[in-house]
Amino acid sequence: MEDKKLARKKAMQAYTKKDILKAVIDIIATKGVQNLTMDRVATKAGVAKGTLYAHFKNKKQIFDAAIQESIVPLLEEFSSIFESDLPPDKMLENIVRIHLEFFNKQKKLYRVLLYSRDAAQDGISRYNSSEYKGIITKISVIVEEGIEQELFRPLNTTKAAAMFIESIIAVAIQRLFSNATTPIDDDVTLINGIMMRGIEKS
Amino acid sequence: MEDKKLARKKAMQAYTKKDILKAVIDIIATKGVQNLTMDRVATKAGVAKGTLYAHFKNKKQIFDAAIQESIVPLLEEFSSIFESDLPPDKMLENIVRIHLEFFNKQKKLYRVLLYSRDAAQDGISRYNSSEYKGIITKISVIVEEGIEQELFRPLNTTKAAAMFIESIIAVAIQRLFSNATTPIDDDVTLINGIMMRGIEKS
Amino acid sequence: MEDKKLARKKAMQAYTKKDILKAVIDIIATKGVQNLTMDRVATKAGVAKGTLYAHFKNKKQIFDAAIQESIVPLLEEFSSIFESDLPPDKMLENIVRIHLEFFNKQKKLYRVLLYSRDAAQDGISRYNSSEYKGIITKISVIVEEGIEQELFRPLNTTKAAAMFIESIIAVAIQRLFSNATTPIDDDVTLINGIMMRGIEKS
Amino acid sequence: MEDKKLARKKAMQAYTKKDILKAVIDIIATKGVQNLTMDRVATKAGVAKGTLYAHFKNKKQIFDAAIQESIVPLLEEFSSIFESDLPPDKMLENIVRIHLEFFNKQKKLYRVLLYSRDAAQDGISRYNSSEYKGIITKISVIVEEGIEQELFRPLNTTKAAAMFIESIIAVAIQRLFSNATTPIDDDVTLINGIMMRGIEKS
DNA sequence: AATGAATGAGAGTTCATTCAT
DNA sequence: TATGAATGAACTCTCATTCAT
Repeated sequence: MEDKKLARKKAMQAYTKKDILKAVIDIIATKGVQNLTMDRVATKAGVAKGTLYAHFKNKKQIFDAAIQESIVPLLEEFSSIFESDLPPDKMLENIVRIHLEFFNKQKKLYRVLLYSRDAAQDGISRYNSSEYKGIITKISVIVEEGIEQELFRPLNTTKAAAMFIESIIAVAIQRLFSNATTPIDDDVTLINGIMMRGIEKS
Repeated sequence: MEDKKLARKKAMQAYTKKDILKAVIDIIATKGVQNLTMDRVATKAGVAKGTLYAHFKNKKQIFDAAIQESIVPLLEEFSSIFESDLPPDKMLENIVRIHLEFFNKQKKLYRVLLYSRDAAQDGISRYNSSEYKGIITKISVIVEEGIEQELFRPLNTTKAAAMFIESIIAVAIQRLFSNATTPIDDDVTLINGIMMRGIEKS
Repeated sequence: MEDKKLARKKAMQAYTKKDILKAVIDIIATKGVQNLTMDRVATKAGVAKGTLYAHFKNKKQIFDAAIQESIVPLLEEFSSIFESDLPPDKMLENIVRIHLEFFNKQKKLYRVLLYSRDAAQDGISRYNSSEYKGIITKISVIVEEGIEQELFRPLNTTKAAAMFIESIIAVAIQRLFSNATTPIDDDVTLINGIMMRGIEKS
Repeated sequence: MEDKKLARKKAMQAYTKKDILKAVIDIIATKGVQNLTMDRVATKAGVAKGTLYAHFKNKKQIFDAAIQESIVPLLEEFSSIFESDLPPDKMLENIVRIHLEFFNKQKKLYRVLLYSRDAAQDGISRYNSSEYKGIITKISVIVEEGIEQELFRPLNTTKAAAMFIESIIAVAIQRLFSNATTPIDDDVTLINGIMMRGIEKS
């Protein structure tokens, strides 16, 4: 009996928390980071402003949690690629694809997510976010493997990995600006065409 | 006599203006764009807050002027390359170099300059800054010429140009994080090594 | 139980709101419209500056609400006269009386109310206030009826109505300056004596 | 020689002073009292801001002087009527006429002049301006004479004078709102028609 | 856990006034 | 007298955070 109550309570709480995070994402996507206010979050989430502080310590934590939440799917797909048995070049190709697809879906959120440029909320920035660094590291591992397997030529793997990620974002943003009717595969081919030739052992 | 007076006055005024802009740059570099307040600028510049408004219409204009000011040298070098008679591939190589050198000098400002990430102040962002677009366009013209001269293979020039620029920034930031003792030339070689092979006609 | 709580809460809020409006009226009466600042209002009302904005959107709204609040009684009395069955001349007589009584009570506020002179805050002024125009219109309707009933001679009803209202205010202000020990009825007689003869059919 | 120089200096000075006052009037008429700033005055007058303080102690003095300046013509005409040999009723009729004519010419300035409503600049208001009181007094003297000559019936002359003046302003403002194509004489007739019958001995 | 009124520091901006030249 | 850059107090408004209920 008590357990049931507690469980329901927890479920309720989880609900509210999700509502809040959803509201955050929604506001960022609609109005931009600079218009993310606690007032708006509370209203959109359908709770009182004070309630936000019952669930999160402060604005930064809400923000971080929301970002985290919306990045999880990408991170998971990313992990599954990384843990697969694909050869390095195929891994990279897939990474390009899931990124472009992700950006395509999350269009309006691109500013704010892990890879967001412009998300300058209290010094939050992708360059010192652990996710960013983590992904760079993972990609550099893939590149390293490629080098070991003599698929790629030797080069600074971290920097190459950074170039790789940023190239993807570059194209994603250009897609955004050109209103992106190009099939994703075309751009996957473009990026891979350049980056693969660029790093492959000739 | 009159001229001398006038000249001195103008110099004085220019001094204050420069002081203000210097203060802006300094604050952005030290504390980040989000902590750029008129109060701080005034204090740092050693003038009263009201004085800021004697020289600039509002915060945005101060910000823009400061950015402009520190970008001009890069833009100028960029133009001289663009207007030279170099073949496209050499042009691109030089563009990589001046960018890396620029970032090397302006280290702390990388966030804020033309290519600044994180400058999400009032929608200011490099993606819709005319400078950013202008440079992307110019590089895409270079790429196009390269294609015509059959140095490069045919591809979407705008997206390639964006990849090019972002790759440079990617490396610049990695240099920053790794405290950049690598000679610039090594990184020029790295970037060109990848991008040139990536786009050149095989 | 719940209702009680809610009721108390509402009462509390209404209290603060009233406090604010009272402070506004007080300041206007004491220091004049031009010295009505949010700081002063907050201090006088005994709340924080931010609280003002929790109850009103901006300064204009606070001002309007305060004016409205103190005008309502007059407007209501006015309406009851207008909707009565009195003949036009008696209506006008009563209008004179309630105005003078109103000014007598609100002495210090005369500057700011519906008929306030000097309320030149953000273009607020009685001449384009809808209340002023509304009352002029209603009085002109009364005059028109008087003309139809051949009590008054034909004349421009709007201008006559304006003269009527302003004459009342003129006397009210003279009462104010002379420290008004004259019985109100004397001044009602004075105004009516002039205006009625002035417009009546001879 | 010296005298000549001095004379020219004084003339110059008077020039600047006039320029400043003209600028003030111009700004008030164009932009309204609340937009009268020292900056604007200086710019419009073609002098430096500091110069304003060489000629006037502060803003209030500039304002007062400007008002004074533009009222002088009215005041003079008024005086010439008052000192004429006309019978009281004719005097009043003429006063109505010159007022309406004055308002007609100065349309946009009506807010700010002696009789201005809405001129709430630092407590400046017609009700305690000496001009306003002076005119009320003079008119009340005329009325008193009329009473003595048994043209008018006995009544409170000050209040009657105030009603008289305010009635004129009421009509002037209605003219303004209705875009005043009515001939002035019609409104002179209207006002006199009412006020004269109102006060005359029947 | 939930409320929401209240807080108060701090934002950008304006403008009458001063003062060294 | 004339200048105009500099001042700084005062303005309206925002918003993350607190706290009694």
